[in-house]
Amino acid sequence: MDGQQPYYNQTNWHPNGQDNDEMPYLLTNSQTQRIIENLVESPPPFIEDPVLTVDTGNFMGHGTNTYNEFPSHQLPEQAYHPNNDYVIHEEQSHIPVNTNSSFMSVSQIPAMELWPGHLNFTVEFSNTQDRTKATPWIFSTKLKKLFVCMDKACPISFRMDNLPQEYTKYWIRGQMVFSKADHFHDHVERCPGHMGMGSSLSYETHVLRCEDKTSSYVDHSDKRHSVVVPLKPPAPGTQSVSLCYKFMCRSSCPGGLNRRPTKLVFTLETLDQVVGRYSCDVRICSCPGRDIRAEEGKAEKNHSTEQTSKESEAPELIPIVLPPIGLQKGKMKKRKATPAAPPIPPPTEPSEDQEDDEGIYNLNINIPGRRNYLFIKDFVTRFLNDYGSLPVDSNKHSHHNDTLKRFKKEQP
Amino acid sequence: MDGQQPYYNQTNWHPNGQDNDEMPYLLTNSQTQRIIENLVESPPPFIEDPVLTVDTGNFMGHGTNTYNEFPSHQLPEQAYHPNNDYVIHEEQSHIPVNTNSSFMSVSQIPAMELWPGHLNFTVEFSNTQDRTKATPWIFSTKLKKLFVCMDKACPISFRMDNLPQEYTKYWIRGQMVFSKADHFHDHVERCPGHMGMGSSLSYETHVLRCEDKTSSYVDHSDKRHSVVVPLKPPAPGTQSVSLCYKFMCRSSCPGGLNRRPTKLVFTLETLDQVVGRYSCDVRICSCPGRDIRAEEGKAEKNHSTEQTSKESEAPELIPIVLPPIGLQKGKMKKRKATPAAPPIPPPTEPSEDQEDDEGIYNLNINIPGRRNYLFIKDFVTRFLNDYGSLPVDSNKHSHHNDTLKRFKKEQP
DNA sequence: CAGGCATGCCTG
DNA sequence: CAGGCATGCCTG
Ligand SMILES: [Zn+2]
Ligand SMILES: [Zn+2]
Repeated sequence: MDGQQPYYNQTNWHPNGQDNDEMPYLLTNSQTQRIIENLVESPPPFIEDPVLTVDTGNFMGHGTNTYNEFPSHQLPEQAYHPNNDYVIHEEQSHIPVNTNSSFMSVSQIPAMELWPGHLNFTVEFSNTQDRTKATPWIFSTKLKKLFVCMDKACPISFRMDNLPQEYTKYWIRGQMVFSKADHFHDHVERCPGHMGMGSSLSYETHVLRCEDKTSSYVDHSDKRHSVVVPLKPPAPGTQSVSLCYKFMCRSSCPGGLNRRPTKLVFTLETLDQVVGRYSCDVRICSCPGRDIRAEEGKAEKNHSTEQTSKESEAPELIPIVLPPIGLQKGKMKKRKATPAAPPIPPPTEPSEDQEDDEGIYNLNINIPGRRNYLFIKDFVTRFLNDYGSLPVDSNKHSHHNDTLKRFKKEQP
Repeated sequence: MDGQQPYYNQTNWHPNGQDNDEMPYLLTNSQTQRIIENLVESPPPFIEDPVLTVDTGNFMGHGTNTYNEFPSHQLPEQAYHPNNDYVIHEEQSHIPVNTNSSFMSVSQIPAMELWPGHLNFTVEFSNTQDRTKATPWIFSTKLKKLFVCMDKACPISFRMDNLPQEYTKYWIRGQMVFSKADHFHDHVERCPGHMGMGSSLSYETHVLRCEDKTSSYVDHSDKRHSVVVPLKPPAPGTQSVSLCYKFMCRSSCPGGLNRRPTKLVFTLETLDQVVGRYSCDVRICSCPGRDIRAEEGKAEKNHSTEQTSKESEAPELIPIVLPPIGLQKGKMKKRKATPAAPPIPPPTEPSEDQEDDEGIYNLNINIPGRRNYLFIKDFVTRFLNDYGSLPVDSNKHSHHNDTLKRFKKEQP
């Protein structure tokens, strides 16, 4: 894994604490306990969003109503700042990333868990795409990840087992979210290069577009961007609705997504609540065919060394945002390469220390009791699996092992 | 040379005629003759710019005076549109390149030839830079090319053998120009990502900056961007003045330079004329050390197969812009790979047909008479050497052979 | 800072 | 469209 180029270090986020004094965080026992308590307060499986403040009035963007985003699990305020140590670099050679700083402190993190709900809301991508290098889009079931060219129509099917009578009271919201905790709070918007190309559409800043004429764009200044399409009756004899979406920036766009991995989140919503949710990873690139092959190939390689992480992708797991809890003086030691590391023991093996991919946190947890230890361990594993610093090529099936591998160190 | 990725096809310029019907140009005999006539009208060696309309009033940018750029050799109007077949792609996935279209039809091409003039104006880069991969800047004497990081100060010495008494009446203008004919008419400006980062400097759009406090920026809406610094008395005992310059975009910046090679042009000017000129290639990149090694290495390889093109870099050669002169119906055939081509015969070898690097032109010249043939051939060679489709890695010493290699085809 | 990946895009 | 370069930037 040495020498590879992960995602988004070229942002205004402070990459690894080398330019100033902020240091890796340490969890104290009581802080760890707080996290556990929060976790216990919202246990799996499906958690109905505790605060359903979703749009009770107007879902058509650009209105004046206040509009609340997807509610999030109510983690402590801190939880919304997983990376408080960011620093705005003034180095002008870096195109600044859309950090939406004005909103950062109030924005909530949209929920991303898969949740079909009572209408059994599911999303499907056609499997028939060829895997040529530059196929316009292709979906990896294995990775649960969409690979798509910028600005190419990508048909997506939405299925509901028990389609409600009143279609008009339902709509589908599409939204993109950065999938790593450090960037949850950044809104996904187009890069400066692709914006302001003059077309002055009202939704010019939106990465995700729906080709459907009835779609409308939500982007009140303090809100995440999303596209909303009123539900239509499905084609006769079917229970699904198909819509074409487009992505108007690449994952690599400098100053925009900036190589930061993203998720695509669809929610089925009605006037007063979210009734179903789907999410998957998206990569918007120039060669979906090449890249899916590469990522699946790497995933397979990782996969062959582990078998036990299946649970970590169960839909009933809730997303957790780990708050930063302390500062430690001293530079973080660089991760040593573990070249050609042999099969890593499953997560039940204790005494792994863990260091995140970007080198910001140094989690050094002292846990009293083996049960506690195992619980925390599972928590951390799941957290990292959902939001951790996983390499672009990782997939749900291989995350676990990979995660452990990446965190090997420093535990006595 | 197959598979390599040259410069700037991802522009709004139409790359190779595949999306619409414009076709490669053919020179007719009479058209060829016109070129020759033009060439003869402005014979080498040093040509004082025939129309010296340079700033007779105010060199401080942002004034209201009309300000004429560097004069150019007076080629036919057409000559200023070497690539009339451009098409603005509306495909939004391509960040539009600054084509300065409003100005394109009136802009003149700045002269770029080396011309010390009677004051023996020369420019020097320190040789002491280390060649580490990311050295902030380094100059290749061999390639006559500056490799420099974005936004790093690069000290440049200007030397005049007979420094005039009245410094205040002289100034040094720095300017960047695209070095390939297809892009002469584009002004070199910053990319959208690097512009509008809020600093709202009046010279925010300028790629080339001079750190000297007395510098001023010229960018009247219809003019090329340049930095002007009043000449100062040289340090006692010396005859040179040192100034620090910075480059605020990379050569690779999407929507900006966009991988198009550029030249850096300095002119010593006085109130009513240009009295000296220097130019070299510039590459603004992230790893000057790596890239200089790569380019010199490749140059050396090419160099080893030819010896006769030395003349083509003599300073007394004037730059020539070849106008597009006709359309031919039918798709251009793709160049066949000439893998591991053995040493190419020197340019005196006749019967080479030539096809340009970007596949736009098909020069198919029928020339009556061997002398004419040789003359044209030399002309073409020199032209290509100065402005032709040479690969990034080519250098003055290796252009010739490389050029011929790249044009091998289609001649019966 | 050197090695080397990531990823757009050029070539045939 | 596949091969493969070019080039920013991540890693140790
Ligand atoms: Zn973009
Ligand atoms: Zn730029």
